[in-house]
Amino acid sequence: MAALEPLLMRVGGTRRRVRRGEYLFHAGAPFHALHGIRAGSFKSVLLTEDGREQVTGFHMAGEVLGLDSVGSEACGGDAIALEDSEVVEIPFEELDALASREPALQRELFKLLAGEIQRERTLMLLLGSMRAEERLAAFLLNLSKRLAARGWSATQFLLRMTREEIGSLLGLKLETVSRILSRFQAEGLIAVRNREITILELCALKAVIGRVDSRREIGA
Amino acid sequence: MAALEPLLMRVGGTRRRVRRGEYLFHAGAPFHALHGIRAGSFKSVLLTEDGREQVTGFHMAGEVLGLDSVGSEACGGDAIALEDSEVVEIPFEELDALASREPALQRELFKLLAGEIQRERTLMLLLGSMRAEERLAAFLLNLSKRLAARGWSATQFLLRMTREEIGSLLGLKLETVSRILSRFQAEGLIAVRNREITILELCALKAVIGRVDSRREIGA
DNA sequence: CGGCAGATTGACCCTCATCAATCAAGGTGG
DNA sequence: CCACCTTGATTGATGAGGGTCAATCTGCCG
Repeated sequence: MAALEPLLMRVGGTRRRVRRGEYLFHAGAPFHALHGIRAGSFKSVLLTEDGREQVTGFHMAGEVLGLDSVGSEACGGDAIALEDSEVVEIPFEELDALASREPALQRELFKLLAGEIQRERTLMLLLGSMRAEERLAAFLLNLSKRLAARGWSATQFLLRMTREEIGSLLGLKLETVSRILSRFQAEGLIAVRNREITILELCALKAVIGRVDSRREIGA
Repeated sequence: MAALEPLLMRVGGTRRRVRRGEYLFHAGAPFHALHGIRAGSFKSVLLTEDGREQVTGFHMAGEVLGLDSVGSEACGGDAIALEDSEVVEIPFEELDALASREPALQRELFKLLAGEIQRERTLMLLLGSMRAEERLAAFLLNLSKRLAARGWSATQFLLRMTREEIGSLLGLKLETVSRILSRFQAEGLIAVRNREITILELCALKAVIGRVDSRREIGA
């Protein structure tokens, strides 16, 4: 989520290329740097002792990865490239030291962390209180907004992740994701062709969040 | 979650009493302080523009409230006392300034924030991938662990919140919470009497997390 | 061309939400 | 002190939403 702010760039050092499917870092690896995404996209994955695995977020160019590990010794989860990507490593030691001398940077770091908390909180709310349809709508709208904020089209874009990964993030099975995308298409809200999404009725899509049931309403 | 660390106490100033049902702070109110809980307990509540409401956490003596608002202008949610309680206000302005001069404090603040992210992440995993039974088990075990960490009994305690509030946190309806507590009792895992919980079979309760189905297994 | 990962769609069934009745506990006022 | 009311909890009946299993389809890459 968090944007790659100018202040952070001051510290930003070495670049690194990561190819589709490769790990940027592993859970448990020593934490030593934040990563600003210059190009491409990633997923964050968490896995529990009992073998459960869950996607905790998707991240695109302009966002910062690794915030959840600040203050820890080790990385809290895996980060995996969804396509060929490039990042800048921002050594946390440096950043930490610089932040001590530079209140503005310190405040910015707090803001980034708070943003991360905010992001997870939104997801909690989604997982705790929304139905499948609403989750998908919220997901698409969120993607749309973030892409637009980086200068891309808000209404037409490519999903960099599989239906299964989307499902994992949203607490749904891949079949459910697929079905609901089809339903949205049948309702004329979006057009789906493989991973290409076109939002046709933005307002109607927003209205999905909160509606009780799509089919037995007044209509038809 | 986060413990009330010694360093924070240096800054801690004025005390404040909050009675059961009263707000410690409101969503949207200007954020100016963290709150260390000295006695009692609270719930954090979030409500969305479309009127949804969700409990995002329960907090007990020794934990810090308001971390999610660090770096923001305004409080991100409501905090409401579950019983008569007492807190110490830790003015964030002071804390922030002091952190600049004191690397150890800065690092501690980062740790607290990271802990908050960790806490929410655990909840995300729970909401995204666990069934109702597992959620309840995880909830009880989490409470047990936190109480034990503060010197209370790990096996016998009082729930300070209603079934509905538990359900809200776990993404379940209050009836489901009630039913599953009854089921746990019938299975001999716990004893329930109103809000008093006694954990009878800790290992078995842990084993609930991960088991596929309780009733149509081999047995009977 | 074949093989494979990912996506779609259908049929069935389980978990949990919903609606509703009953019960227990606690507080209040007479 | 007891009757009354309110709030919270328990339990049952029923059904919908979404999970599971499985077949088929599509696009892509070797």
